[in-house]
Amino acid sequence: MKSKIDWEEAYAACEALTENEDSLTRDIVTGISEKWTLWTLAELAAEEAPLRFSRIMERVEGVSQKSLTKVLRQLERDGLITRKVFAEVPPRVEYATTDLALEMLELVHPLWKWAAANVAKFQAAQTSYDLRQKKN
Amino acid sequence: MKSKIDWEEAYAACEALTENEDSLTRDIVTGISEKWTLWTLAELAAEEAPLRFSRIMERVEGVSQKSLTKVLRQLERDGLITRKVFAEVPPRVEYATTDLALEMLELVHPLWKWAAANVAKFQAAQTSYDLRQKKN
DNA sequence: CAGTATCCTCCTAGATACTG
DNA sequence: CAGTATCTAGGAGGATACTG
Repeated sequence: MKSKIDWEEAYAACEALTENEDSLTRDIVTGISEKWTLWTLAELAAEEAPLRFSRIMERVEGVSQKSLTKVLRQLERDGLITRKVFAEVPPRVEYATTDLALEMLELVHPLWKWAAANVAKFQAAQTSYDLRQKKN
Repeated sequence: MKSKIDWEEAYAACEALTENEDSLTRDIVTGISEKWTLWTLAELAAEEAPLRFSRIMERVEGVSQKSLTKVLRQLERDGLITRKVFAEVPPRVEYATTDLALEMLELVHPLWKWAAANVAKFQAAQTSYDLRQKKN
């Protein structure tokens, strides 16, 4: 099998970025793998309506307040979600995805589906690898 | 803008996985963001031929021996690269991408291109966010 | 309700030195 | 050449307690 990607073009595109832009690009891509980021985004996108902090915490099972706060701040700073504070008592804060986030999710989704569809291959590869290591 | 993703189907697909499979799926997806993983894979895929350890180290600028070794071991275990040892002195070890890795790269590539294309938006979002924080 | 603040532990990853 | 071994600093992220 041959790579269908035009690597020359891809590398040229990378070279065209300033160091700062390159670093930011990397941060955006690698941001999807911070532990709760994708899950949080997915819940907001699936809802198709703003969600309050506590509703998100319920849906993203296992996340701590501290981690969720951090994730939401980062997503807000990256322009992937909006945060709206209502001047009420008790306070109400609503989060919602931006169009930028929906674009990104549409690109991440195929990757996730592919990984899930091929999970048996990964398990087989790992089992085979672990066996080879044991022998030696 | 409305999400084009069928979230019901997506969540159902997740539910269908065992806990182990789900965790492995996550590991594969998040693996792309470990610091040197994608770069290493890209160099091997772009070469379209096996590369020796030292050639990879030259191309992946800045990676340490230890980190590269770890990345290569993980990729090998996940079935994304092959490792071939030649019984020679001095030793020769050649690494190459598998078809599974090329499939994955074809899904990761659009995401990377999108991030690079939208880097200006992310910079603008961050600048705007940082300004808002300063005011308060 | 929606967070901060503090403490703590594990993991990542670099630097350096050594080896079959 | 292609690693392994050891030490270390820094960050991620959980638990818990407190607050406007």
